[in-house]
Amino acid sequence: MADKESLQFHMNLGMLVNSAHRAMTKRFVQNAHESGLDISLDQWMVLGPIWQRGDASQKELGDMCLKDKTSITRIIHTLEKKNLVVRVPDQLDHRVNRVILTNAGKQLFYDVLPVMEKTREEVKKNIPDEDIEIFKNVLSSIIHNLENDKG
Amino acid sequence: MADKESLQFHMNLGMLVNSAHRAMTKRFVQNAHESGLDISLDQWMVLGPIWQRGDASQKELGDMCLKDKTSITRIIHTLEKKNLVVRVPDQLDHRVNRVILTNAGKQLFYDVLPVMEKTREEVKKNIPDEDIEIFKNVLSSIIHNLENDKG
DNA sequence: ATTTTATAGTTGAGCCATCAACTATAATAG
DNA sequence: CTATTATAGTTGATGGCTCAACTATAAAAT
Repeated sequence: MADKESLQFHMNLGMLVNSAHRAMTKRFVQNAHESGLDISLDQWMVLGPIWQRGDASQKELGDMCLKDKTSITRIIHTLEKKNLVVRVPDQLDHRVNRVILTNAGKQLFYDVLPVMEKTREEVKKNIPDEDIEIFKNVLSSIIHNLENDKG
Repeated sequence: MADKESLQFHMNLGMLVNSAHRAMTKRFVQNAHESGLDISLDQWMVLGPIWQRGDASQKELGDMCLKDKTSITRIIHTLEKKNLVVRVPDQLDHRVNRVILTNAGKQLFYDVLPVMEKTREEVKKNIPDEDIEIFKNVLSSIIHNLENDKG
């Protein structure tokens, strides 16, 4: 609509990406909250891989979620405070923590699944699949263009 | 390339958007740093509209940068600490601050312009213009889809 | 004119990202 | 075997976002 065009008119790429990302995050948290669930998007993103694998080291979680080890340390910390997760020192390699879900963590994971699905649908509403494909390709290209972090 | 495809394969939309945004932000700051300039992307985003208008209220800055008034308060605060900007109470409406650039602020603005331009080029490298257009349309649609914040 | 409501901005708390410095352990080189 | 180097994780500092609660002022309602 006119709204979207005027929006786009005075916004550069970065601002658009930023706004879209913030809107998506916000909507997820809102939807979770409406379902009586208290979890951030980042916390949820970490739960997934743990659930999938049964356990995961913090390093593995960082790789899968594309997060810094510092961020993982702190997210795991708050997940642990919420009793959703526990850290178990690895018996073979004493440097690593294996992170596993508590029962509450598993329950929350299952409860959040439909919230995630609902949010995805809201995000993609009325956007043709072909456009979504191009959209993802452009995102991948941008990431690829900026890949070598040291310039 | 195979890289991009495998990347895309195991990343959902949100993660892609998040990664792209972080990569863009990081590259901007790196490029600025390489030019001897110490500024964050958000600080820069606020400087632009002030420069454009000569001055701006914090409310106006928030609207133009799509930022919460809270964020603006704090960004202006750090810009003020860096002597790039000053707050001047509005004479007519005592609720508002007019924010204006110092000479250092203007200088920094001019110095950062080419850095921004370089970053934009790096981001868009090898991406067809038509795809960028679709990309922006999809972003606008997503923002539009999630617009009514209260669900 | 007084009360009510709306607006501009601030502050505190909680969460996350990035950078740099650090500890502890493992792997590798000599 | 010992010295070096690499890896996993932690901590502190700084910057930003969001929510909620708050102050001060302006505008509207009565």
